[in-house]
Amino acid sequence: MFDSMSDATDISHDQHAVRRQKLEELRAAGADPFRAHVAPTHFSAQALAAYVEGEDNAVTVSVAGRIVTRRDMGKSQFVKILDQQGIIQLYVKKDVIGEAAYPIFKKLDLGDFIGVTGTLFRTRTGEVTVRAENYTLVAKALRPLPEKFHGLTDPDQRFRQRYLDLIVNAESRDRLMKRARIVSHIRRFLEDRDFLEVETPVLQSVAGGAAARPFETHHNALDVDFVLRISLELYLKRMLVGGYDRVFEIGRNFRNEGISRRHNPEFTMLEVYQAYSDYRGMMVLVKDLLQSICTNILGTTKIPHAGSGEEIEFAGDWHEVPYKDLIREKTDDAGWFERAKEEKAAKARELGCHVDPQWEEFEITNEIFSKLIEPHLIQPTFVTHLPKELCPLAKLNQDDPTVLDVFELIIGGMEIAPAYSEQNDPDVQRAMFEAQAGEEQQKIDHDFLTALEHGMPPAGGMGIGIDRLVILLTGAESIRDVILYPQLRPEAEA
RNA sequence: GGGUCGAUAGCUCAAUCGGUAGAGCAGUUGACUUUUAAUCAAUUGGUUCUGGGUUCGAGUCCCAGUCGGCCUACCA
Repeated sequence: MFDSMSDATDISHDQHAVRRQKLEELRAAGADPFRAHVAPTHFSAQALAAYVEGEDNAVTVSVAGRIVTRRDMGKSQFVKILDQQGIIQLYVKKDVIGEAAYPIFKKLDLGDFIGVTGTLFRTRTGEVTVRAENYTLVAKALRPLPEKFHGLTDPDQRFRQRYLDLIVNAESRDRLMKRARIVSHIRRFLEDRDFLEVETPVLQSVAGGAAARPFETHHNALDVDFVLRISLELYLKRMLVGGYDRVFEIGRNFRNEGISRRHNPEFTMLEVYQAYSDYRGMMVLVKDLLQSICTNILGTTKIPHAGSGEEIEFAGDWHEVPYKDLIREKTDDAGWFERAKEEKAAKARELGCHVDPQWEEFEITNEIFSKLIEPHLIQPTFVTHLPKELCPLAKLNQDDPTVLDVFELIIGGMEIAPAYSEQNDPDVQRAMFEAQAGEEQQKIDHDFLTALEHGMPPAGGMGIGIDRLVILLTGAESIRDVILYPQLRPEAEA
């Protein structure tokens, strides 16, 4: 009976429909917002920097971006637009922009992209602002933005629609941009030291260099199965054989394992190899690299660590301590490495570790390291000379052949960078592979062993998990916060 | 894989013991020519994740499923 009150064509509640209608009205008026062209002269931050203090309207700029807030006061309004460098405010006045253009401007929506030319001035409340002389709508947004104050908080939606997260959550925008800058800086740093960036295969017949479960795939034309690489190591070492003395790769690795706060199925590794260096040379390199990132990208060498409340100090010299010393100290047993397996297991349980009866002795010891020691190494610490069972690609120490010439750099309780004096004796390497492979001898990369037989110069090698490094340096809580599109289960059909 | 918590308007969140699903922002209409989460007036908008069940009555209780968070397991 109230039919006259409710118009069946009322779409005011449907923001998508309202925006589509506005788009059609624009087209009917002869304007295609998706074909317009503007030529911005400044990014937002550059425009703000171009303002000359005390000289309002002296500098003209053109800026472009997405409208993210609007305060409409009738015949004038303030809007803010977002671009790669941040946000800049525009002041749009009817009597400046024109009687004809102003009503159309008022119909723009949050989310639309516009280009604006105008002069810079400082508002009564002190914000440098563009006084718009003209504007162009360059792309219409047909869907509304998330809420302006609380942003987008649903983690599911933040990851699936990362672009929305980047638009409304400045923290995400900054963190992921910082990641890009860190990666870029690593390249520059290494290139300045004569390292060559190379690209090695992702599709491999044998997944070597680590002991993780690979993804499997198939090449149709060749009719062969491939695996996706789980590390970069073996192909980069082939480059040393080939005469490239300093090489690195920043690339994606793939491991078909569980997903957690610290694990994504695809993740980015840096691996660096330097001929005629060794693990001690890598210590200097990784310390210089991280300190350079701190100074040049983060602007500080002090990083807060959420887990411990401590402040991590990257400047100065870093702690260095042998693995065995840490174990002896934690177990309060100078003779730990001479103890029988049963004694080790009993002591480990006493310290609160879970001990699997199947474990080898080194696994019991390493459980103590990874559960009781590593999490408490907050300040940068080189843990050196790990037991020989832990890495089959490194050289044994000459004085103590039960340990390796390697280090593991621990910061904030996380493994940040392992480095080795690389094994280049083909016979020792083959023996290590055969021992490790056990029943699965087909997983040995014989082509790599052949390469070593051609001679590989002695070298230091080092790897950094870029995702975990960025977690550490940005104070992120999860690997999902530092990867643009972390892996999620596909959404169910609606 | 196991445990646990969660999913309500475009977004952020309420909803008492099982009893008429609400608010802010966004949207729509109107006022306002230096605002800062602008303000003021009016107003639209719901498959309460999906499917079953219990009940006179389910956002709320039960079962199953989907997706996600956290913990855990796997993980050089």
